[in-house]
Amino acid sequence: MNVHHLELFYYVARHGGVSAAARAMPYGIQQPAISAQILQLEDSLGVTLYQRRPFQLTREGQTLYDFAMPFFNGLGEISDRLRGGGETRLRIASAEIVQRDYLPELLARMRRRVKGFHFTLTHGRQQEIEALLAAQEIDIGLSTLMDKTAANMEARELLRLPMVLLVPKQSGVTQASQIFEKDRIDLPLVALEAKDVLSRSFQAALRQRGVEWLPSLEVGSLDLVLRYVAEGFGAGLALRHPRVELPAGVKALALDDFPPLSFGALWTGRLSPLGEVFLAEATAVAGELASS
DNA sequence: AAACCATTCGAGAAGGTGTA
DNA sequence: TACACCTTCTCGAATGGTTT
Repeated sequence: MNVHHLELFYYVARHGGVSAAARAMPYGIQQPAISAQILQLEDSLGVTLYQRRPFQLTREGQTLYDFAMPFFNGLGEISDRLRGGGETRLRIASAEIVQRDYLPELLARMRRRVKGFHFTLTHGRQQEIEALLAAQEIDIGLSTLMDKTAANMEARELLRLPMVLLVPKQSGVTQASQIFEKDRIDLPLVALEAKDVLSRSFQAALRQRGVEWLPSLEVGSLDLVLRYVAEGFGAGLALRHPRVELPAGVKALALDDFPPLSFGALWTGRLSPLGEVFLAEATAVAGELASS
């Protein structure tokens, strides 16, 4: 086994096949050569590394991939650092609400602070972000911190946002408790999908109160929750955001004693200097949001 | 049936290494 | 330094299996 074998295997495993790997290789190598090298590698190890058609890593292949992947994933970063320019590229993943309400300002601040700042941005929930961090495919994640984090995960809470119920102003409801006190709630609930952490936290809090109120309308974003409430389709589960103005016909009812949603940064190992700057700016933006 | 994919083979080129 | 040898590559062609 040599490093070249490993590199080819890494690309094959990452892209799910020899042909796909040949197309994705950063230098010119043809598919027959990759195929032959992988066979040599398997021959030298005396094990099969992946099943062909459909592609699937064997247990041994997964072990080897887990070993090789952090090294090859980190090559881009180390070459940037060795070139002396300092790293200016950060790989970020974040939850939808963070992307909407928080990231634009944070990224603008990063651009002002770090000359030549570049970033990649992917979307994901907490569990997905933790998986991306474990695979070293991102440098830092911004998400809710409601689920238990993995043992090797670093987390810093940045912000807590209270849940609110959005209702049409003319609905006559002035307090959320008026809704929950009823034996049977006939007001339709507009919420994110059931597996979303906001919906899960809300439903858990309802259960504690012995209240059953399942969503009639599941929508894909908090913007849509607001939209459907504004159109009079029911009450919407949302988060109080200090800087987001509600439309004229909608008001927010406080959900006293419901747990706020905790948001924060996730990373593994030691943050790079650029990651530290990003975390510091994220903390600053969160602080300003919380006090506004 | 057609398209696609993995593998194999042969010819030839390029580059590294060892030796006279 | 020149040469032989080895390794690894590309390219083209073919085969056989799988998927659409």
